[in-house]
Parts: sequence; C-alpha cells; structure tokens
Amino acid sequence: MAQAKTEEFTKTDIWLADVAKALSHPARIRILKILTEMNVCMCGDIVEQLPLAQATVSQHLKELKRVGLIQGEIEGPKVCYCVNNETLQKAKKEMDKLFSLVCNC
Amino acid sequence: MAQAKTEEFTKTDIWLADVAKALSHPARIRILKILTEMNVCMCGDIVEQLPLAQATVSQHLKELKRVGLIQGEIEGPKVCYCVNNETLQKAKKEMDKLFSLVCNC
DNA sequence: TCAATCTATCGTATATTTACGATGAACGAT
DNA sequence: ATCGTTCATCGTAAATATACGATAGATTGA
Repeated sequence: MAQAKTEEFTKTDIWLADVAKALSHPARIRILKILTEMNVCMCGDIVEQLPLAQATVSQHLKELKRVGLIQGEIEGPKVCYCVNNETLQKAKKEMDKLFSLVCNC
Repeated sequence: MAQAKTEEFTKTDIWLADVAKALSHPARIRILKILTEMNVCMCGDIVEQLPLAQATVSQHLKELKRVGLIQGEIEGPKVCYCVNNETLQKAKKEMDKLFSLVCNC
C-alpha cells in the first residue's frame, strides 16, 4: 500500500518530483558539480572525491541517469560520464516555474 | 549502515538535498500549489483536493514543515497552513545557483 | 457538559533508499 | 591467453518513506 496514486497527479508534477528525488541526496548534487567542473569524467574520478564506496557511487550515478540528468558513454573499460544539458535545462525551467508560482519573489 | 556520511558534504548541499527531498513527491508539489492558490487554508481543504487519506496528507504537510517550506498556525480546532516565503526564496536562490553552475543555460 | 469537528499521532504493513562487499563482464595491454 | 583495470550488478542489511485506519487531543457550539 505504499504506492502513491500517481495517476491522480499531473505528468509535470510527477516529473518534477522525480527530478527533485534525483537531487535529494548531497552525493548526487556533488556528482553534478564534479561532472561540471571536470566537464567529462569516469566513475573512478568521482569515487575518489566522495566518501562513498564504488558500488554506492555507481548507484547514485544510476539514479541521476534514470531521470536523464547525466549520461554515460562506454569508452573501452571505462565509462565516460557527463551532464545532460537538455534535461538540466528542462529541469531548471520547470523548477523555476514552480518557484515563480509558489513563491512571492 | 544506511547512514550517509553527510559530514563529508557541505551544509549547503545537504540543505538543498533536503529541500529537494521535500519536493520529491507529487502530492507535496500539489500542496504547495494549492496553498499558493488559496493563500491560506486548512488541512481539510487540501485533503479534499488530493487522492490521499487525511493521515497521509498530514504526513506530507509535516515533511514540508520540517524543511520550513510551509508553516501552520493553530486556529481553534483548525490549523491554518500557508507557504513560507522566506524559505521558498532561499530555496529558489540555491536551486537557481545549482542549475546555473551545472547547466549551460 | 456533551457532541461535533479538525488534525496530529500511533500502529502497522509494504516499498524504496542507502550503503557495502563480492562478483562478474568488458576491455586494453602484455 | 592472461592479467589488471574499470564499472555495473547481485546479495544483503538497515533505515526511511509511503499509505491507511484508528485513536487521542483540542476547541467550538449547542
């Protein structure tokens, strides 16, 4: 019974909530920042900069990939990660829209 | 061992992740919008507009209150909820900062 | 005082999230 | 072919999140 009756909400709200969920862990926010700084980098680089095991970082990367905020390309034995600007822009726009609506700024 | 080593992250990242967590359910996004539309309203009003039981809505309100995005004032037997503009502005600012940093827009 | 109303909290069940070590798959280099 | 490197996935444990019915507390009105 822990299933939200998501069919009762709008697609935009569901998507935005999903993006928010992807951002709801400090490690994933850090990862986005690291990927921006380094432009492109492999999983190992990120593991080095986080206080987390490789398996855990891999899971966080998976969550960010799930909503499309980042993408990874296989490059030999390595995987080359980078931010996905298209999705980030969409996320920025929708998040902006929410805050503009909800907040008197 | 499900404890994130949060002490390794910056306070800002932790706070922003926490705000994102509060926004990570469509019901809570809806609630923010409803509170904006109605300006001020009680729990019962929100329950009417959501496909969720009163107890569940109360939990969602609690989560939004936890990070300070909304506030509730007791008014007789009712509780009068409204958005907290100060926190929303801070959240908007930090979310903006993240997206500006991370996204090529 | 008693009944009605409103909402938070409790108890509970289930699902999801977070974390880790271990393993396996894919590849490059020797 | 074998070894080392890189990363995803599996298995697992613990914590957290989600949802609901039931109940308790607080207040208003009769």
